[in-house]
Amino acid sequence: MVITLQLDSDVPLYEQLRNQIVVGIATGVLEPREKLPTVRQLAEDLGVNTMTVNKAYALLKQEGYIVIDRRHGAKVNAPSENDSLQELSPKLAQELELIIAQAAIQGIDPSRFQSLCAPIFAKMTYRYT
Amino acid sequence: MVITLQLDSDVPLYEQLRNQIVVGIATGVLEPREKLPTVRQLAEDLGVNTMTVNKAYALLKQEGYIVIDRRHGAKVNAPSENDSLQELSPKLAQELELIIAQAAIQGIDPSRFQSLCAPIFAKMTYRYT
DNA sequence: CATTTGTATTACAATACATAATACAAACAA
DNA sequence: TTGTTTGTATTATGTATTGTAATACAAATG
Repeated sequence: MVITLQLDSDVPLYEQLRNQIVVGIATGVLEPREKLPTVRQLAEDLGVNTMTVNKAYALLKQEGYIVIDRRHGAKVNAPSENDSLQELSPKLAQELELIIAQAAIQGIDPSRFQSLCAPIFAKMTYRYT
Repeated sequence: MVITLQLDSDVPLYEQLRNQIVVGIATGVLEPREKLPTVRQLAEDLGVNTMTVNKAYALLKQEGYIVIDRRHGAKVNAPSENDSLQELSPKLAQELELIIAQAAIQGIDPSRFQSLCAPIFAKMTYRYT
């Protein structure tokens, strides 16, 4: 998986890394039960510190996106149907509200917004088994 | 307009303030050409420093959401039809992709996502003249 | 001219970010 | 067992961001 970090961004490196892995999981670039690189390996590849990668992994683990074995390293979490919560978390809902507000001010109406979301959704191949 | 700041949030105060004003404009709580409080007044009301409010105003001005006269203070920018760009900025598009990715992993499909967006859009009364 | 507006400057404290160098605990292989 | 690899914890250091504080400045208005 290709990961590109912007050093001059206002988004912290560990957060950029976390975000790209989440998108990778959703788009299927990273498959369930797929093994992620070790923190040391990924840190070396990206040219960042070990603890920066570790911080991203710890975040993903806390959010349930990956599972971690001491020896086997980090793996993408396999989805289960029962945790299919059809609601957005308050944080996500607030972020979505802010995006829609900005879109509305730009004159984008609901149907236009939907047509902007459609191709994004089309990329998300993540499916429940 | 009611503004509530969370001091223990990871989002900076000036960014929380900026976000709530944007939502206020989109929802019509703040109307076009409406005068915003002065930086000193709003800072006092919120219990924060003058420069924190100023930072939010400067950001909103740079983004085109408000206009600022030296004497008259800050006002909500009136919309014009010609700047109705039907595309999202790269930054917004990336944020939207991240939200959709997380929604997809939670098992939310496009139609469900649309039904989550609908009530949010319904609150946005911002219209072009 | 005097007042009010946003803005700039400087200093300071607290926190967050990222790196660096180690070291530790758990899990597995030989 | 012994050794290796894994994520993790610790400590230290430097830098950047955030927020406050006090003050001053420039522009617009009455």
